[in-house]
Amino acid sequence: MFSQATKYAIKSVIYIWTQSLEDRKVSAKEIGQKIGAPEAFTAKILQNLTKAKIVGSIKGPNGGFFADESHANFNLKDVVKIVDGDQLFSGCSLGLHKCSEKNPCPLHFEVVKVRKEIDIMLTSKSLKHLAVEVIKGQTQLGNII
Amino acid sequence: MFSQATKYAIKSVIYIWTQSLEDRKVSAKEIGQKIGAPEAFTAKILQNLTKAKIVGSIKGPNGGFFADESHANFNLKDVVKIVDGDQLFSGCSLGLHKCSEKNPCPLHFEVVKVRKEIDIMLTSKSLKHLAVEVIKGQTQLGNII
DNA sequence: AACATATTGGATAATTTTATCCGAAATATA
DNA sequence: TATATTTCGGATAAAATTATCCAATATGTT
Repeated sequence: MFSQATKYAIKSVIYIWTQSLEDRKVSAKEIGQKIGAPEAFTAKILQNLTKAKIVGSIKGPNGGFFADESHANFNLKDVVKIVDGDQLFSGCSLGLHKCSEKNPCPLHFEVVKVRKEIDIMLTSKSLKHLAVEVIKGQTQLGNII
Repeated sequence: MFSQATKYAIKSVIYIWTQSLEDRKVSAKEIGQKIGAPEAFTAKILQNLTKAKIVGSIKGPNGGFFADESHANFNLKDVVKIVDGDQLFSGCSLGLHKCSEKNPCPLHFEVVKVRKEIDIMLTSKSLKHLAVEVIKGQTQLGNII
């Protein structure tokens, strides 16, 4: 369902939020270690998330990645879109160029329902809320925290 | 959601069924052309589907791929599993090894709902039924038929 | 028997995704 | 100012996916 890069991105962003809620900035290195992802690859993904302003970053000592109220309007769907584009959310799931309500592919109407659930999954909770659940120990990102 | 190979596989199988319902066997070449997929790559995918007995094949002149009542118990979920494995249906969507009801990842419970819809999408109609819809012009596989 | 058609299987190539490396830029601290 | 830390950006490498090619096998037809 998600590319490897997107999996890392989702875990990274939630981890960044958990730490930002405790007023800590985190390095790409730390993030990679905590979520079990290769550090350099994680850094590349974080570059894109930063460029898209989904998280913030500061260079230098005591720098790192963080999230605050200025990033509170983004959700996991935005993260997925930044990393993987929006094939998951739009376009024909079988790759037909001319697929529409009037000229549907065999999966067209069923895919609508699947996508509705995917949307709910990725938009119903804020990134901050997801981080709070991790902090509370209700969910986990690895073998972390 | 689906790999390119799976997209081709789904379209191939449904196309084979449409032709088998008219008592025609079809070559890998014809399938590739009709569904807009590279012929050699399609042939490779068809090899796997044949090995899994999702469709039948006969070599030589007037040979080709076909489906009959002996293949009627398979559905699109089987096709997806043969080509892509079952990552879409099981395992943690974020790749966590220790993800469970008791120790869930942030998406665990939402993913259950998404997968329920994916299951419905891929199992509720038989391959034959999907082919009939194409034959009736209610759905399409390309710019075909 | 010879020939043409079609799948099968293996090897190879191209492309995309995943991953690594390194130097440059920014910045806090001593 | 010098140094250490950290992101940024580009180049490169490795692995997986997608795609192509060709020879071998099977089989129907002439």
